[in-house]
Formats: sequence, structure tokens, C-alpha cells
Amino acid sequence: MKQRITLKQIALAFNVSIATVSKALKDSHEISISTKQKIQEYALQHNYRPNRIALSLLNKKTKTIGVIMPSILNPFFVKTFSGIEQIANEKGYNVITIVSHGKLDKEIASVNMLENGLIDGLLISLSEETESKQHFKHLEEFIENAGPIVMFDRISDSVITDKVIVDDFNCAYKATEHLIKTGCKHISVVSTLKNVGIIKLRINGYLKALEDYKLPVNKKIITLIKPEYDFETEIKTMLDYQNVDAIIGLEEFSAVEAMVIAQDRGYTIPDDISIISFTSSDFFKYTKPSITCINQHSVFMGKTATEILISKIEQPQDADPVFETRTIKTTLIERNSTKPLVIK
Amino acid sequence: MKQRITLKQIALAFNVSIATVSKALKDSHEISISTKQKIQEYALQHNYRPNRIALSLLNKKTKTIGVIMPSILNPFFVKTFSGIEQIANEKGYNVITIVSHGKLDKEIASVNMLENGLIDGLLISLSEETESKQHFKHLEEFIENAGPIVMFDRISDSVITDKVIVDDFNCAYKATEHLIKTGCKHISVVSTLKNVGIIKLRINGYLKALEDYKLPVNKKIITLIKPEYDFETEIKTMLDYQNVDAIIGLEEFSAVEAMVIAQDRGYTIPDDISIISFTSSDFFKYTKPSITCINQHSVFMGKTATEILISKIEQPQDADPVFETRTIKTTLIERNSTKPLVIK
DNA sequence: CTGAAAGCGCTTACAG
DNA sequence: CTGAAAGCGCTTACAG
Repeated sequence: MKQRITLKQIALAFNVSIATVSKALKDSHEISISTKQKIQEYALQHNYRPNRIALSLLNKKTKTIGVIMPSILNPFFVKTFSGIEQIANEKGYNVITIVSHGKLDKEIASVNMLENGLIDGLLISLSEETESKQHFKHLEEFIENAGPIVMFDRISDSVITDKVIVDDFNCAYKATEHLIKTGCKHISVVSTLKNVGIIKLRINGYLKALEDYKLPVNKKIITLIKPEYDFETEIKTMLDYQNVDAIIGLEEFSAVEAMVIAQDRGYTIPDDISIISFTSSDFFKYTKPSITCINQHSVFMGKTATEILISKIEQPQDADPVFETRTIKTTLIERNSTKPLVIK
Repeated sequence: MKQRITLKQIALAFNVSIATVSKALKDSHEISISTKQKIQEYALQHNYRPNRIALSLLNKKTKTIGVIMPSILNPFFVKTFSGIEQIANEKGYNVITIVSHGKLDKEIASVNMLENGLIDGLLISLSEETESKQHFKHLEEFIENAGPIVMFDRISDSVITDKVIVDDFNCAYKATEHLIKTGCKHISVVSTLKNVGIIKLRINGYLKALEDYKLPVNKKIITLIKPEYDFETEIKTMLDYQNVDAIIGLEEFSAVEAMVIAQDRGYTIPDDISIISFTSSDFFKYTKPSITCINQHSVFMGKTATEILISKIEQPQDADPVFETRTIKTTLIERNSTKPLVIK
């Protein structure tokens, strides 16, 4: 690999100053047409490209945003990322992605590492540990020193910034209500996440629906399974010892695994047990039966978060900081893992 | 947001030179302990972080790599990306990701855009259009001007650089052989991709297996469906007018869609029709029946490609360029969409 | 032990 | 019409 050509080299080639070359390549009216012509031609021939790093240093803008997510092997984050990438690209921004793997220290290290002029702003969805330990200093420092942050999905109310969320309370409510209206009375909630705000909201929505429809709460079928426990054992135990006629899976994995376990134990879906899943993937139309789900429109969430971030980056420095929290609507997609509506 | 603190400001605060501050923060033995102490403390308090852009300009290394892929909404690329991110992070590199959406012009624009000092090297999986039009000038230019490239999965033999691939010929051969040994004779191949090297290799592997086992080739059941055609119609037509007792899906979507369509038409899987899919996702264990597949170990592919790229980036400039092509082994995972082995 | 200088690649206000 | 100078934030070889 030979070195990239620079203004200096072009200047040398024509025995003019670097400033002249710079202006010529910008087609400045200050420079004579003949000079511009020969310089431009030479630059083209030699594949000149302005060094972006030098420009970043000059402008104090890198036209790059950062994205920190707990995982990338999860359809929700993949789709959100896809939305982020689309908008960033449209607006001429590059995207640097870091996965926190649910770990606070990884998240802190990543945020700190990006706090050095590399990016103009940050999109972040908090790691589980960050939420459970309620540690946000790294984020506040970033906002203080480096640039705007937009939080998406896994957010914290303690951090004052822009946020994009799903209406978790309401969509859990709707899912529960749907099951109730199809005749279910013993509705279980299953998740592999626990100390995460969105999970709490979903459970609250579920509880509210039970309350509104005057159904009793059975805490033993609210099954939040810690990573160190065996998912299959927990679900089997619940199915064997509790009365369950519906399961709401709070993420893809929980729903489909629970369904398979129930089927293995001889339950018919949806007649014996109905299933609803939160999801961002289209895959659930291919299971047998296909699974009814709450679609979170995660591509749109990614797009929205990125639009907000870039508008914050590009707004004048002295603008009043006004923060907003945008809520993305969800859709219930009825498929074959739930029974037809009976009430109303 | 207040401005990040710089060496200049620290220097000002203590009335010393910028050079002194720089050395003090590096704990240089040239600087007196007392000076170092006060400067280090001040820097810590004020959250000083060396500006990475300035360092990049100085060192001509950005510690950032680029990744260009045709898609991110595809389990294969998601998993590969996950492997890339892991290794890059371990080695202290950032990752900038761009999706080409299968378009040559998007790919060219992306490569050009990254050819300006922003990244130290590039990982790329070619877009469909790049392969079909056999246009590689942008890649050669990048290598010439900007840094090393490692191609993965969708590669081209015309570009002289490092490559990481799946043994597509052999694994298609193995899949076909497996079907033959379970008693299938009319084996169809279905794909939504066409002018892509890996697809051609897979088809060649398939044809070789038919030849070796002395089975006739029926070109009408090699179904490569262009995006402008309707997948469902094409599959239905094939099932209705051709004799088919097995389907090899060359990507996730093709396999699962074909299976669902066959089931809807009353075929039993695997008794009437067996299914094997190429895949990178675990999802196929949840379909009914679960789908036998060729696992491409894509996380490993991503890791391998990144290791090669970083070693190329970090090797001395004057090292002899030796290029390698690494082949990732695949595994056949038997599930319930294929019959038990009958021969041998 | 400390600092001035040159330089990474660029831009722009200013002088000539 | 062209160029010298200053500067973005940093490092390092060299001088004092």
C-alpha cells in the first residue's frame, strides 16, 4: 500500500502553496481557472481524498455516532440497529457499534472510550447490570463532556436526556386483555430478564389488566428466570404444579421455548394453553402454530432515535436543551397460538 | 455541554508548556514528581481524555476498522458481525458498519467514503450486484491507497487479498449426499439469490453429488427465484408439476418458506418431502418439524476474518504481502425434517 | 527538569 | 490571483 496523496504533495507537484491547492479543490472563485483545472485534474488522477481525520480535528465534528447495545444476537436490537444505520447513512454519518453484553463495566469502558472526540453523539440501550445497579455516572459525564445521548428501549428516568421507548405498560396490558377476551383466566408471564425497567413495566401492565378484569393474581406463574437457573426445569415445574391456560413471553426466546416445552408435555396450543410473545422478528409466523405477538416496530425505533440524535448534534450550540421522550406504538398481530375473541 | 478539557488548558492552569503536560500525563521520567503529581491530579479531576482524533492524525492509525455487508437483517451476517465486534473489541479496535443493501453503487460509495484515513482496514462481503457485474475497481483502489481488506463469504477470486470462506461446494455435496442416503431421489434446490459465487459453488456441489450417486439432474427443480418473481408461486408450480422428494434451501428464508408451502399443500415432512437448510440461526429447532441444517459457524467466520485483518494492519509496513484464503468447516445438524439414514 | 519547534493534513481570515 | 500564518490537539526529538 502506498501512502495516500495529500494536499502537500499536490502543492509540491505544481510548485504552489497548500492553501492554493485547498481552495482550487473547493473550486473557490479566488483561484484562476487554469490553476484550478490542472490541480483538479491531478487530484482526480491521483485519487485524492481529503483526510477525514484532519477535517474532524479542524471542525470538531466527526460525523460519526456511537451505538452501545446489550446484545446484537437478538432480533430486537438487530432491527433497531438496522434503522439506526439507515438514517445515519442518509444523513452522512458513520456508525460505531459496541456491544456491552449486559455488563456494566463493559458499558462504562465503552462510553469512556467514546468520550474522546471520536463521536458526535451516542445512542444507548442500557445493559441489565446498569439498570439493576442504577449506575449512570458514565452517561452523565458523557453528556457533560462529549455530546448528546439518546437512550432507546432500555432507558433510565434518572438520566436527563432524549429517550425513545416502547409503550411497554400498555402493550402488556393489551396482550393480557386479548388473552382474557379469548377466555383465558390463568395467564402466566415468562421472561429471562428481571431487573430491567421494561420488564417491570410489562408486568405492571399485565397486573393492571388482571385487576381491571377482576382476575386473581397468582405470583407463582409470574416466572422470571435468572440466567443461572435452568429455563426448561422452571417451565416444566410451573406447568406441572400450577394451573396455566396462557403464557405471555416477554422476549422471543421465552415464548417459543415455553411453547415447545408445553407441546412436549402434551398440551395443545392454543386450546389448552395460549401463547403471546413480544417480538421484533417475523419468524413466529413459521412456528407451528404460528405465534400471536406484540410487534415492537424496532426498525422505526432505531430510525426515530437516530433522527433525534442527529438533530441534537446539528442544532446550534446555544439552543435551549429541551428533552423529549418519544413512545413507539406497538401492534398486536393475531396468529394461531391464541383463540378467537369471545367477549365483545 | 461544555468543551472537553485539552492539554492546552491544563498547561495554562499551571503555567507550564503543553509538552510538559503531555509528558507528565504519560508519567515520563523527564518530569519532576511534584509537577507530575499536580498535573495528573488536575487531569483526573477534570476528566481529561486525550483526543483520539488528534492522535489518529499524528499516528496515521485510527484503531478503527470498517465492515461492509449486503444486509444486516440476515442471521448469517448478524452472527458474523457479532464475531467481528468481539475480536475488534478485544484488540482495541472500533468498528464502523455500513450496509450495502446488495447494491453496487452503495458499496462503491461506502468504500470510497472509508478511503480517507478513517479506518485502518476493511472487512467486506460483496453485494449481489458487485458479483454479478464483476466490478472490483473500488476494492483495488482501497487496497492501493488505504489499507488491507479481508473479504468474507461473498468474495471474488479477482481481488488479490485475504479471504475467509465457507466450504460451500463440499457442504452442498454433503447435504445432497445425506438426502440421497436417506432415500431421496428427486432433490430440489431453492434459493432467492442467483449471481452470487457461493450459490454457484453450492449448486456445483449438489450436482457433483448427484453425479457421484448416478442420479439424473432435473433442471426444473433447481429453482433460483429472482426478487421480482413471487416465491410462493414458483414453489407451488414446482411442487405441482415436478416430482420432488427433497428440498435444499440455500438460505434460511427459502427453506422455511418452502417447507410451509409444501405443508399447506398437504405434503408431510419428511416422509413426502425432506428439507435441509443452510443456516446460521438456531431458530430451526423451533419449527415443526425442526429443520436439519448445514451450520455455517458464522461467528467463527467473523472472528477469523477480523483476526486476519488486524494482524495485517499491525504487521510492519515492509513485510512481504502473503495472502491466504481460510475455509471454515461446516456441520450438518440432523433434525426432524429429514429421514433417518438408510444406506450404509 | 522544562520548553520551543516541527509536524500529522487540513481550512480560512488576512495580506500582498 | 496566490501564499504565509495560525490553528484544531496532540507527540517527540532536540535544546537549554
